[in-house]
Amino acid sequence: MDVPLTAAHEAADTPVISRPRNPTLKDVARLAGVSVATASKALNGRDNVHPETRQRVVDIANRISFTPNTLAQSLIAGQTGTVGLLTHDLEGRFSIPILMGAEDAFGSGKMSVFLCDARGDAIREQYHLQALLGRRVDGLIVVGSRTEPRPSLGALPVPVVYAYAPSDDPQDCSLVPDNVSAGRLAVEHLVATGRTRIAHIGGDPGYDAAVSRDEGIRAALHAAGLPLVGGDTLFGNWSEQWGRAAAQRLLDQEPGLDALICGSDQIARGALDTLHERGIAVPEQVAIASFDNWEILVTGARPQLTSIDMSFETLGRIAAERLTRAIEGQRTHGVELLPCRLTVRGSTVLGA
Amino acid sequence: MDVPLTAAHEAADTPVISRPRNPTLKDVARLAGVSVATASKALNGRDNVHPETRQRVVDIANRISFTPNTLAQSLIAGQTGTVGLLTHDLEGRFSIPILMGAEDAFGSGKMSVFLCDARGDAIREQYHLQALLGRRVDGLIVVGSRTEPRPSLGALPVPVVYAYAPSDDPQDCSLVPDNVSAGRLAVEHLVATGRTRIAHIGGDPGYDAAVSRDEGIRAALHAAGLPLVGGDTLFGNWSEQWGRAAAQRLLDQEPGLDALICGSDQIARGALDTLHERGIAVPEQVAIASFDNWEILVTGARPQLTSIDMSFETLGRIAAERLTRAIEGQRTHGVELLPCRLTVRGSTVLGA
DNA sequence: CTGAAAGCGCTTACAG
DNA sequence: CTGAAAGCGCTTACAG
Repeated sequence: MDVPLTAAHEAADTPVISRPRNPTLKDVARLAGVSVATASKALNGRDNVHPETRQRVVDIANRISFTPNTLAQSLIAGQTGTVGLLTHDLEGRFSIPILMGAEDAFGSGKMSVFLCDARGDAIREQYHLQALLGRRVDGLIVVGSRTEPRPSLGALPVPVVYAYAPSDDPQDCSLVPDNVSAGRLAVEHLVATGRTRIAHIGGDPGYDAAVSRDEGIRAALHAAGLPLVGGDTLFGNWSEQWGRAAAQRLLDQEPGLDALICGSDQIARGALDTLHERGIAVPEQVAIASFDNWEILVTGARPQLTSIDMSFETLGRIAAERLTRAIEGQRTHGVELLPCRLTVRGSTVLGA
Repeated sequence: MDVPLTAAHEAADTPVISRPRNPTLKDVARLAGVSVATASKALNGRDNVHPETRQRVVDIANRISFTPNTLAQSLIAGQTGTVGLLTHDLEGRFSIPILMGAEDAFGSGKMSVFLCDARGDAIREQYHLQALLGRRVDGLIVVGSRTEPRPSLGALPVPVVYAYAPSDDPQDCSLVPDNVSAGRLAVEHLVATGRTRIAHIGGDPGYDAAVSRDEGIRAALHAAGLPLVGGDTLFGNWSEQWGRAAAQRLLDQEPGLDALICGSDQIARGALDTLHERGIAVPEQVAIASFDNWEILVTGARPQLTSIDMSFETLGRIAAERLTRAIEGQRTHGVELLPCRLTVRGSTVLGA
């Protein structure tokens, strides 16, 4: 490091220097010798300002680093150019990509997105909601941590888009990844790569995501005229431990299986461990596909895992689009299901 | 799901309903039959308001769901009660816990923290900085993605605390996890649990974190009168792949080692794989300790990994404290090193 | 105890 | 082309 790593010390000897206040338009006007009205017009590119005057004002503004006080502008405009992203995602795994997608959709220079974390807690949600509303955000994106419906925030003075977890009020606008079609996607990929003896290790059956994925898997197998190997889906939880245990049971009962769909990447990591222990080659003997496409888990595996991405960035992008339209007065309502994306890697296709 | 999962449809038939504007203090005053001045005082608990008048105003305000426009209040107060958390953390792994710690320290009811993601990009950082400054945040916490010094944002109209990545200007206030002492911690734990043949698989040597951890490890081994097994630390990158490869090399060369310190949890996961493959019992024959304590990696491992937590929540909490003091005029400067926390699990202590 | 006035920092008709 | 005035929604001395 280039910086001396001294213990921090307070500048006790330094008197408290009153921080210089931000320069105001009045300061600019005074220094440029014009009225604040003219200064405002000059800075905002309005017509009917003499070029020389404008230049003078702009120069002064730059010289004193004038930054217009957005609060005052918002007060007048009745809009703040701000959107709140209220999330319940404790890990940031959903909210950061959703935030990115939303920012990209809003485009720079226009809308700013600010993230607040309510930590799955209704009290905190209410608190942040008030803070955001009091600061007059133009709209809200509410991100849940599960795909089951959550209580609607009700009628609010600004539009709301629910992402990942839909609102329980069909009048609200909700965006949810389509887990059923995600399940279908997994099967179709395995079938397309020649697998016929496919089993499913499910996640926590208390989650809609686990059940919906299973539903899609069964539907696609049925459509392909293939059985679900093992008969019933084994449900458990989302852990590697469960993946290991379930894979052991399955392999004991169904030695002929040639593909495993795992309810999450964590489960797939566990299952992979079991296959390695038994000396079963992946993907040559058994292929593995899973859901979530969680970078850290998927790329560290050997072989890397084929996984179905929930497309959080797209979710964020579309949420921003819906919100923009709603702010403009064009509301959308109902639950919109968003397609997921298959990401092929070595666990299903040799050398991929 | 209880909600009908229809494709979203636009309310094309519904006319664009102009959203009712937020009620203002003027509305409250009018309905209560008082002046806005009195309404303001009544609502803000000021003295010299007749109890009956106050009650009437409060009732009206509640009835029409009056929420004071914070923009106007902030304009007057010159403070917004808002802090910006400007992060470069692409995964949210640092920023979410830091955000939580900061929120906890600020306490509810006072300061709100809004997170913006600059994605490691100086242009975006500048953009968000302007957005935040324009909205007159009272202070900033800037979170980097690496522990090497980063360019200072320079003199800003509000105080800044740099977290995780320190500023290169010693006049700024920076908070960084103490990776040297983290390395020491790992060794001391292993020594305390009876290990004497300790090796280190380092992360990416281009990272200060990798080098500092190594430094602490060497210092502590030296202090304990023990050698670093393998002679030189093997540096590579942060991946599981590297952990597997390095562990293979180490075991070939140093069959007598009884403990492995891995530069990250990912590396540890890889090393663990190699130990399993060779039938080496963990922790009975070889113990493994690592850094980061990344939940998903650490608890999924078998056995679970002893790891050193960078204490992001504490980092956030202290950043908030420093920022609060700075906002009050008591600035702190220099780089402050924050202790990390050992979390013991089964990879070093049987049955832990 | 109550209210008219001034003002926070800005913008926008409206006169000149 | 320029500036005085009114106003966004609120608060705070200051008269009454």
